[in-house]
Amino acid sequence: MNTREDVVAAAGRMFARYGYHGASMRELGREVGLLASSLYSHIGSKQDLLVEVVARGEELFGASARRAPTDGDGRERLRGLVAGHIDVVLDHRDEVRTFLNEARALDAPLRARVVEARNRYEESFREAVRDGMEDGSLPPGADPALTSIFLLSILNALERWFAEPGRLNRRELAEEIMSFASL
Amino acid sequence: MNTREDVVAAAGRMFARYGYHGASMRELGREVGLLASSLYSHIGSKQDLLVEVVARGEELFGASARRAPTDGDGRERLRGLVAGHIDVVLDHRDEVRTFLNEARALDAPLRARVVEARNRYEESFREAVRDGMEDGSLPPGADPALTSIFLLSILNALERWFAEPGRLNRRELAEEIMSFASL
DNA sequence: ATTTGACTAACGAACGTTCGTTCGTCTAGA
DNA sequence: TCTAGACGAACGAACGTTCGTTAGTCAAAT
Repeated sequence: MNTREDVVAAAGRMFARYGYHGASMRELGREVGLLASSLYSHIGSKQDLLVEVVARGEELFGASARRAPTDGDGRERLRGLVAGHIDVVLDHRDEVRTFLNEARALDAPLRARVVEARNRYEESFREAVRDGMEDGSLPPGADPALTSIFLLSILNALERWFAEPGRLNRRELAEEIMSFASL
Repeated sequence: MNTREDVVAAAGRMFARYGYHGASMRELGREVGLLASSLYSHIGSKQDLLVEVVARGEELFGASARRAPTDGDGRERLRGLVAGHIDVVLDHRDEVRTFLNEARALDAPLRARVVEARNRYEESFREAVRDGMEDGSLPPGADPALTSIFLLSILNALERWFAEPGRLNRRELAEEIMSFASL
């Protein structure tokens, strides 16, 4: 009966589905079986809710990058990053959607922090690609930055269409993505 | 001094930047130099504005697909589709953003029409990929549906990061995308 | 006995929208 | 040529509703 956790989770669900501005506190209350006013026993404000959900998305991706293997060649590390990203997106769709699409509803300083976090995360992809090209585990010649953006475009879009269970499982999906990029 | 056109264009800009629910009629009025109430001399409702902007996005992609070459092998037609998509995204960012991200704010029947339009558009990609694999202009073995989704994921994400003028122009960008997908 | 967390009630602000009105502009009839 | 009147376009005010949020109360759990 951890109400606060329920509230934050439900907020993630609603922000993901309706967007920050499209979600109302009254409807959020209904979702967790409370009146809107009662929510304020557990949270500070609607904006705080967004901050928390976005921070969770941020942390999920950060943790995934930290969890990725540091040994192995570049290709193997990239494969780990891709698999980790897939897990985050599919296991935490709401937080991810909110993190990716609703960060613009944050005020400038917090939004800047999100952009920074995204850059740091993307850098881990660039690094793996760069290393893979140098150690020969990945085909050379491509631009690591561009490669990373393309990969992340595919990975972030998964949330919009990939369903489980489906024709592909996660392992196969990761395989398809890697081979699509001929990596 | 075509006010109605100004209003719709400004609406596209605001929906793209703040989202449908995040954009207010008063701010939209300010954008075109009118009071919110005066907007209703030109439009029916806020929802109508969204419908119109989304329809424009829909039409832009549809027209691009229709404009794509019908002769040539699959690979060449796919290249045409990719180049056309890039042009639409970069020349009409606001309508595209609204079309891609704000269609959920439409009520069910209209939203269904958007989904259908997207499917039809995606089908033109699948067809080109399929044909290219059969006529030998594209490497065989991959799934046309998956390939199309991955390509469109990259193409739709362009709006989020690609800047002109930049390190790449559009032709080079199309080239990079095609070669990333080893197509 | 104190605290927690839910409630009811209400707040001011903002929302989309409608209203009556005004002010030019343009056209048709005298 | 002058004028009457219809029209498009914008205004400011107000509508009813919903928004996020706060304050006070009261029951249950510690």
